[in-house]
Amino acid sequence: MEVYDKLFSCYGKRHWWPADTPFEVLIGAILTQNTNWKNAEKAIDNLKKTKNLNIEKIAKMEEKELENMIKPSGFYRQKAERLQNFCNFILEDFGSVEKMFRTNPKKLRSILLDFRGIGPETADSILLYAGELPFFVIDAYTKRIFRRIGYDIGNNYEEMRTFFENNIPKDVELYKEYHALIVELAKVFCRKKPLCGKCPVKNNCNTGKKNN
DNA sequence: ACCCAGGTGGCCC
DNA sequence: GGGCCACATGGG
Repeated sequence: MEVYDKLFSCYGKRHWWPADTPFEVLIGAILTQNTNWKNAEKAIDNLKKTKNLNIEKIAKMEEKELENMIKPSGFYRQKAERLQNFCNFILEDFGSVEKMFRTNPKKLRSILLDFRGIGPETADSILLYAGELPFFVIDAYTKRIFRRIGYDIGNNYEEMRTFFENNIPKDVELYKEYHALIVELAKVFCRKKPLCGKCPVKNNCNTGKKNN
């Protein structure tokens, strides 16, 4: 929480995951995988402009058409296929996104993880930002930053997630904000924006080397 | 001409 | 369990 307080006083509320609906979060979560959010956003805008940002539309449209719309997000072939499979899966097994989130959270998490194209980070992003469920999202930045500060947060995803969930209050809004602040801090480092004096990490810029 | 981005899955040892 | 690799576009 000490780190959170510093980050919050530095960067304030992040207004993260801009999306009009939970469904838009699900789509964005897959489109932004290993992709700059700007590019994922272009793909979402294409879907919006053509009135295709809708679970039935995406489930039923021609795969090639979907591929073309989401091209800016990269990995567009596998993402198109996974998006369509996921939409069909939700419709068939739950009926709607809303009904899907009525499933027991832990059960739902394991269902999401079993799905091809949804790994731990995407699953938790969906659960947290679309489902309003308290699962802490871990990404590469979280790992790098907290190791650098000197925390032993664990080695694999599950260890790191439970580290955070055991050490901060179980609160959805806090989880959302904390993850967003971590990403903001990482951007400050990697993109050489001015560093806030209260920042918890004061070393030199990490210019993008992985596994730090 | 690189390097990276709000990862994941497959294959190898 | 980790260490590589493919997947693909757009920005710096």
